[in-house]
Formats: sequence, C-alpha cells, structure tokens
Amino acid sequence: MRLTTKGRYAVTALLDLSLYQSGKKFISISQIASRQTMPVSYLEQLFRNLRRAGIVESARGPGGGYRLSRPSTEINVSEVVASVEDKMDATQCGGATDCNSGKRCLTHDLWTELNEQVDSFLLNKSLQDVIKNKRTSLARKQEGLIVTG
Amino acid sequence: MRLTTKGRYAVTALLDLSLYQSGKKFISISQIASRQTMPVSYLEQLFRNLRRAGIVESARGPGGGYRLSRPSTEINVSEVVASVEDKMDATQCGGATDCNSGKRCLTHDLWTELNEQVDSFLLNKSLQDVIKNKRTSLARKQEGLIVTG
DNA sequence: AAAATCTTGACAAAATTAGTCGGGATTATA
DNA sequence: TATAATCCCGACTAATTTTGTCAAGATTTT
Repeated sequence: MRLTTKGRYAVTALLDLSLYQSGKKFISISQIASRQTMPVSYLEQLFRNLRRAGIVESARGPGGGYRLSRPSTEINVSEVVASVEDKMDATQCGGATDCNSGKRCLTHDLWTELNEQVDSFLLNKSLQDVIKNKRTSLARKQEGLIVTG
Repeated sequence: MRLTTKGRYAVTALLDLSLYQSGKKFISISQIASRQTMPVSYLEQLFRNLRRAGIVESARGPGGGYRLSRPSTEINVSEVVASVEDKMDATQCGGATDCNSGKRCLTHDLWTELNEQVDSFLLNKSLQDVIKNKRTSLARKQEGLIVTG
C-alpha cells in the first residue's frame, strides 16, 4: 500500500462527493474542483480510476457527473487509495521469498508486516467513518492496547 | 513518519551492523557496502545521520568504522527511519488545526491517525526483534484483534 | 444544433529521491 | 614522521516519480 498525495486527493474528492451528493444526483468534477481547490484535469484522471474500480458511477451530458456507486458506509479508504496509486511493494525485493540469494532479505518480513498493518487500518475505515470523524471500533481497541501493552 | 528506500537502507545497514559486530569492534562502511551491495558514498551519508541521532558511534583511522551505541534490543526501527528521512507531515496541511479556512480539512484526522498507527508499530520493533524475525507482543495482540473483529 | 459533461492517451513540468564527487580531518601502525 | 585507512562534510548531478496539462473525441440533455 503506497500512499502519496494522489491517494489523499482521491479520498478528499470522494468525501466531497459524499457530503454534497443528495440522493442519486450526479456531481460534476468542476464543482468538486472549485470546492476543494484541485485542478479539474487532475481530478478527471483520478475519477477515471475510481470509476474503473467500481467506486463511482458517471453520467455524461448536462446534469451529468459522478456519484458514489455504494453508500459511504460501504466504501473503505483502502480501496480508494489502491484504485489511484500504482502498486508498490514495500519490501523492495519484489515480494519474492528468496530475495537475498536464496533467503529472504533481512528486512523482508518487517516491511511486509508494516504493510499489512497499514492496510488493515485503512480497510476498516469507511468514508462515513471519516466524515463522522469517528474512530472505528478496531482503532479504539488498538489504541487501548498500545496504552496498556 | 515518512518511509522511502532511504529509511529502508538505513535499517538494513544497521541490521548488518548488529549481525557482524562482535563485542565493541568497529565495522567499516566498505564492509557493509560490499555485504549489502549498497554504494559506499550513499551509506556514508546515512551513517552521518545515524551518528548525529546517537544511534551509532564512530572511530576514525585504521580499524575504525561504526558500531551500535546501544544494544540492538534498545534501538527501535522508528528512530532509525526518522534519523535519515526528512520530516513529513502526512496531513498535507502542515498539521495546522485550521487548515481549511477555519476548520480542519476533511482528511486531517484520518492521516494523523494513520501516522500514529505506523509510528507505534515501528516504535515497538527493536532491531533485535527484526533479526529474530519475531513479532512483538504488541503486534501479536493487534493481530488477534483484527481476527476477532 | 449547441452546450455540458465525461473519456482517453500522450505529453510536459515540477518536485523529490538517489547517488556522486572532491577535498578534508583523524588515527593506528610501521 | 609518513602512510594508509577510515570517517566527515557540503554541494552537486542524475534519475525517477509525481503532478498536472492538453487536445481531441464521445455522449447526452435541452
């Protein structure tokens, strides 16, 4: 799971959509762009990926635009980020188990584990969670552990 | 907490040091470079930062080199990464609480929380943990939680 | 027909990261 | 004291990645 500003823009754009989309209405890219001060053509690029990933639906022509294809409670941040970022492997060895002349490179498991950690965090965050700024129950439990553990 | 190949190189180099340093002997950069196939001059740059951060000690002249300034159980991955990476703020708004005309930007808390998550993971991993490829007790507890919900 | 909007691929600009280089300082050893 | 090994430093360049633009086209509503 790679995370650059691209992924962050995508999440922000979708949150904007969640907030301003009433019912099944479509929202145009230019509206989002002006509200969130992002370049229109860059957003177009991102929405292309979001649509292919089945996260948003589109309609052309006047009155057209984009809308979420599922309720915001059913879309998690991980899939949003993944849809716009290129794949990265955090291990830097192609994920191969024999990356260091027959045996795993020293840090292989470390980065793999970190990756899992980040991904499970984002998987458990729905767009709605972010909007309500509410921590997931998973997050709360983990925080508890960090304190006591 | 930013994480690029630079930070990963630093961790790998220190693991090499942990593995090949016997007693208080110093290990030269050129040895590490050839074992881990990393450019000498790039390693020099990293070790400069590691030394300033108090993670390694150095000695010049023949027989000189670097050694850990603490046992590998007392050095965590987070500080290693932080010592070579420039500061980044994951929130993309300077960490200010009023990043979006008076109120926090939509994703502010999300990225802050993720950041904390990653950092606490790396903080709880010592170099020794990585070498032994053993999961920290924290990690085990978190994994348990993920499974049980 | 006209205007609004998405769709696409290729391209360009900017920023970041990775890595180099030359010269210097220090220290052990012969 | 000379020599060689090694760290030390700042500035620079090269490579890569990310960010963002552009032009032309396809749909759809009015």
